Amino acid sequence: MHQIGEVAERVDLSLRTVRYYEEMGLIAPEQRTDGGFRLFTEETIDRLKLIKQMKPLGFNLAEMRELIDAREALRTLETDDPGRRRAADVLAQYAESAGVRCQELNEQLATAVKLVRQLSRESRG
Amino acid sequence: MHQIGEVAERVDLSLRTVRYYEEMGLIAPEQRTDGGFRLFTEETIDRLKLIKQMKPLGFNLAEMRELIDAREALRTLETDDPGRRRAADVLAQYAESAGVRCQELNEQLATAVKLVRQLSRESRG
DNA sequence: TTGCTCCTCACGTCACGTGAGGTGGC
DNA sequence: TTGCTCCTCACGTCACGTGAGGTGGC
Repeated sequence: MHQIGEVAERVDLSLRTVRYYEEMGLIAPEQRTDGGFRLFTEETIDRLKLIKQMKPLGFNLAEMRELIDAREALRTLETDDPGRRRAADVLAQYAESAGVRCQELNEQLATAVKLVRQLSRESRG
Repeated sequence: MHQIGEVAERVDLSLRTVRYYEEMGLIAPEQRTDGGFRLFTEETIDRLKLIKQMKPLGFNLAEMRELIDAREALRTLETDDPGRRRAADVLAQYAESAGVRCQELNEQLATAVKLVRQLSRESRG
């Protein structure tokens, strides 16, 4: 069980961001100390890493939550649970959408690289 | 001379965004009609394209303005103007900083691509 | 007991989105 | 004259940043 400071440092996010993600329902502390300190499990770290890695793709936090929930459902629900099917569909949709965004971002990056080279040339006269 | 709607459509930005960039000093209409309609030159289009292409690199609008101003100064000031030297330095700084951000974004994108493939696999069981 | 870590408000910020109500131009 | 385009407020939103004032835990 990890306090918020340790969690934030390990995933390189601010305390505020971790609390905000909790407020938005993306993560939740497993429990609290008597004094009210949040205690997170290793799974929270995994979630936060996922969120951080997906961030450049431009999903909002509600979408992130849906994605994470679907993944979680797929991992925890029994094979015969009908919810698994829906979770798999949702996850597949997000994977596809994310793939498209990867391509778009890749193109934008290529454009930016060219532009930056141009600016560099201009600065040298 | 182009009205805001034409400008916005050509660079694929909202009217609000174009007006906001004007408010922040990134662009300015060459003149207004008697009725108050903004009239922009082709140069505004160039600036907006530059801003849009740099956006994925995460500079804020104040930085964008400084970059654009430096580029403009380099283009318009005479060779013997001492301001040219400073403008060239500023532009070089931004070009370098932008280059670093391109690399970082490239790495983040590679990580995201792997993650998306993983999610896609998970969704197919 | 002393720091360092954490807590909850709650207001601020950045880059816009979104009407509300009104006027301009082919 | 009729649409379509534009105008200026001005409040709303998203994802946090940043104190203010107070308490917890080794």
